Amino acid sequence: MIENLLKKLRRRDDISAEEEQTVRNLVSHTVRVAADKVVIRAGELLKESLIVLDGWAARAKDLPSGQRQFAEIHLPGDFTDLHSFTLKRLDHDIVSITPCVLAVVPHERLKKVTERFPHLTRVFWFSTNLDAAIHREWALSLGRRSAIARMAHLFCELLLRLEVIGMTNGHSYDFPLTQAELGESLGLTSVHVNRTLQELRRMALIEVENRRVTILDLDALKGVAEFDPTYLYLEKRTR
Amino acid sequence: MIENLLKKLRRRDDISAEEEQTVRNLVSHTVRVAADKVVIRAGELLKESLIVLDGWAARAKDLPSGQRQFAEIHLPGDFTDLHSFTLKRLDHDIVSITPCVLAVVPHERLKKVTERFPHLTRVFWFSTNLDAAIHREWALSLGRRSAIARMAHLFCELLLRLEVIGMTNGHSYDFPLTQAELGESLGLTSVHVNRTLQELRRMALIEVENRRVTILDLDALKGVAEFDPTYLYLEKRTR
DNA sequence: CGCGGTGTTGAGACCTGTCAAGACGTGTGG
DNA sequence: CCACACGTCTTGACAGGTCTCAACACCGCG
Repeated sequence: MIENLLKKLRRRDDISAEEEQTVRNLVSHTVRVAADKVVIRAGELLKESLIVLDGWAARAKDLPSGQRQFAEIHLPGDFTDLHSFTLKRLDHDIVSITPCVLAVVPHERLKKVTERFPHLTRVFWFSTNLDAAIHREWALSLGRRSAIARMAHLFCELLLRLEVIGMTNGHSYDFPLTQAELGESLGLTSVHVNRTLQELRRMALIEVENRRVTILDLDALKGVAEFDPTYLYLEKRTR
Repeated sequence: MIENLLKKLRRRDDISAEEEQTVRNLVSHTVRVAADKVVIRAGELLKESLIVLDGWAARAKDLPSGQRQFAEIHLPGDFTDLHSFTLKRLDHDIVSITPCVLAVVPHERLKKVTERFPHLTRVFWFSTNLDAAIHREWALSLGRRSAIARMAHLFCELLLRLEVIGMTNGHSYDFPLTQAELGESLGLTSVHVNRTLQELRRMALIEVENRRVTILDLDALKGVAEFDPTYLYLEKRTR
């Protein structure tokens, strides 16, 4: 299951056999959580980071007034909170969207990586910088894209990220979010998500049924989204 | 002027004398740029990172349609693109808001830091994670806060960040952004920025004149913004 | 069989954008 | 020293995208 993390890293850089073993040895144990749980609460002092082995999760920020905004959706192979290694506590919750299997990585072991494996350190550092790039792209969406463009953009992003870990079938993939959760990702109400989704269907760009998305016209969807994949840093390069 | 970077780092962790010297030796030279210039263009292959020694800059993302969104505002002491060390190219422009003096840090020297100074590496890693936390908070603003709350939030954020480097005078600070640039930060048009600014003035929360902001009622401003400073990670903690 | 979560639809309100025009102010060249 | 030009700020009228509130349909599951 940690394979997905390795796929993600190897897509961007070379990982030696020794580094791979180091990555595997990071995990102290795994845990399971049900869907719709707060896995990590904002503000808690943390001594370990988590890797999604199976399931979908998200970084969720709450306003006292009750509004909630996702900052990133996590797929298998993602660290949900590698950044907690240096931050020590999070400014957001980690929530499970589906039931999840998570690998637990003690910060003590990450510290050893920074002391002994400079290249692997840079690879992990890159990984948190990739999260930040996704945050920026979402900020651009939230600030400047229309509802329909935002939604189209998210479907494009997820297609590419799921392709990296082999979880797509052509232009189709499982999509477990409710419309309310989609709204929390896109800064929209669930009512407007519903209408926007219908609009994308009416335009024959996507199909959604049974918690599965099929992109019918990827080029057109990218056009609506003004999608440019460079923020996902999908090319391999020595870090 | 690199002092501001050290202030920022020391606010969050202890920096030894040796590390301080290492930080100082990172800088190969300095450059000056005029206001309103693209300092780094998205997509360029980069071999060095920049530190703002003097002036204000921003991370700006553009849409093909011409819309622009800032993802973060950079103050003296900020790395504008420490993340380019691992990303190698940026998904956004770095633009100068005012005339700037910038310190150039070759990536080769940062690589040596990762090989020889694990704690300083973690401090720098933290710094990029702090940028990501700011991106997340901005995403929350853009997704869920009203125009007036967003604006109030930005003024609160800048007050705290400027306090770290000693660039405030009470609750007052120089604020060089035009209303159009403020709109690019907040995901608003300049017209609506103008009206929102008037509303904050009418509520007697802030005063703006001569490119200087004075916060008249910080508690009320924080209330409007639903401001919670924990995302700025202002407490000192060993990383 | 009923229930809670999810999805759908409608009507109306409101926040923010668009377009357009003019005021202000500051630096520059004649 | 004046005139002008340009960027910036301000204002008004109107459009439109998204939200709110409410009701109802659907459906899987206990």
